Amino acid sequence: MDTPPIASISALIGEPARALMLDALMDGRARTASELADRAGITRQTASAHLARLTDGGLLSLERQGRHRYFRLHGEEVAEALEGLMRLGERRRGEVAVSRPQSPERCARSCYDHLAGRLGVALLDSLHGSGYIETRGTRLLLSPSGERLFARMHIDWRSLQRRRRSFARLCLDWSERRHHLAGALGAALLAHFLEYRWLLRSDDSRALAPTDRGRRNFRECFGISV
Amino acid sequence: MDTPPIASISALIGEPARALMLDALMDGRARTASELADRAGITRQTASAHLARLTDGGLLSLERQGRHRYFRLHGEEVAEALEGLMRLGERRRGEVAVSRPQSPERCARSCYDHLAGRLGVALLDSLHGSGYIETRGTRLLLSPSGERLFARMHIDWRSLQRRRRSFARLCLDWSERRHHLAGALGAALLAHFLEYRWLLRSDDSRALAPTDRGRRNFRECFGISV
DNA sequence: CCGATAATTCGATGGAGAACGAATTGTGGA
DNA sequence: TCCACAATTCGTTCTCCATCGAATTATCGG
Repeated sequence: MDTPPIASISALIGEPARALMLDALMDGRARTASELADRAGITRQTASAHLARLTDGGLLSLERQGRHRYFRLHGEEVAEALEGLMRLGERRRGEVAVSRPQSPERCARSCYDHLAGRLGVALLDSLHGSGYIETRGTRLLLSPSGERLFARMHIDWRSLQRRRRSFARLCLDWSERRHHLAGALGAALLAHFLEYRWLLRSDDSRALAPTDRGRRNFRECFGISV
Repeated sequence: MDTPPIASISALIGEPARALMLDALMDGRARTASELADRAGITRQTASAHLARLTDGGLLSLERQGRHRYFRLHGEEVAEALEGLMRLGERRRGEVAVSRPQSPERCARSCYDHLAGRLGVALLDSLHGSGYIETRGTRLLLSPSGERLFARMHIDWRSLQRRRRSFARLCLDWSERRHHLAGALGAALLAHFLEYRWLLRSDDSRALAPTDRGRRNFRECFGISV
């Protein structure tokens, strides 16, 4: 009886130290082997073996930069699969004990390279409600007013549409169990929020903290009170 | 360093025998412990231990019926998480070798309790293209013509809408990498296709074989040539 | 109540792999 | 050229758990 693909992949994720490293990479940023070793609470030589296996298994991609080796999740699909597992974990926790409804990660966090959490869900709702974005078939499209909105935000939506990556997709949120915006457009929006300091990253978690400017702008532009 | 939830869940899935049993349950049907043991190629006592762990971990639900114990996937979310892992496995295979593009599972299969594969994707496209179904926000809605269509098919869409379960959702197909129709409406459609013998289940795989009547009806009703 | 079958528990065995110390390779800066 | 630091390789130890045989419990049909 041969081992099915989901088994070998799950076995990779199913080791606590490796899971901690993957979790640390869920924000889409690249991290060095040493940093990931510290995150997982193991020595560097052990981490090295784990990272080799994860890379070999297609879950991580590797970028060499001088004497550093930067690891990141290998594509959106990896992040999506991990999200699916997180939903299961969250559900299980919800059955057993009272979940902490107000953690900073639930409020706003990065999911791979786009915005998730209550803010991410509210943003997609707002884009829909204001008619900036429409769903045609299974794809998301910009309306003319949406095109103007993104042009005002200096987001070059035309070039995003030309990419091979899907322009705008729905991603299911593990904490909210509703969709938020993913794809190239979702990534561009998060990049914008970070660049213009609407949101600040945290070094040690995926949580995103809104600044005062962010609060003001989210309310004015999208009618969202953070 | 405590083990994160995704690690314990993935460790459950990551054991070859358990993965084979989960895979056997991916069609949404319930199976006995003995049958799952045979599927996985292990003895019954070993399978019993595995099934206990899977149930304990919230991946399977158990239904006692006489001296049989029927196991099934515990909810849609489990099937979705497994699909996410399958997408990763499929991607990896695609990188390495030529995939077999014409397997019966790719043509049509059950995904938990709804229709997937090329036929599932084509069906959703057709429903959209003919204006039977519309996407409003992140939800799928029936148009008036869609309501008439389902009434003709003796599918009681009103009662489906009253359920707690989401009425109609998009589910990402691991082989086609596009969406098909899930949720209560997707389940009702598959049930209809099976009841009226448009499709036949296979006992040992998730593949669904179209009958002659099915081929004719899919062409006439939805313009799909199987 | 009795045999037959489903499924479980228990105990023993074996193998896979996670962990670390020590030594080695590779890269950048002074 | 030499040192500092990132990262890996190697060898060893040790823990976990999948597996099966044997015995046990549970349920059905008579």
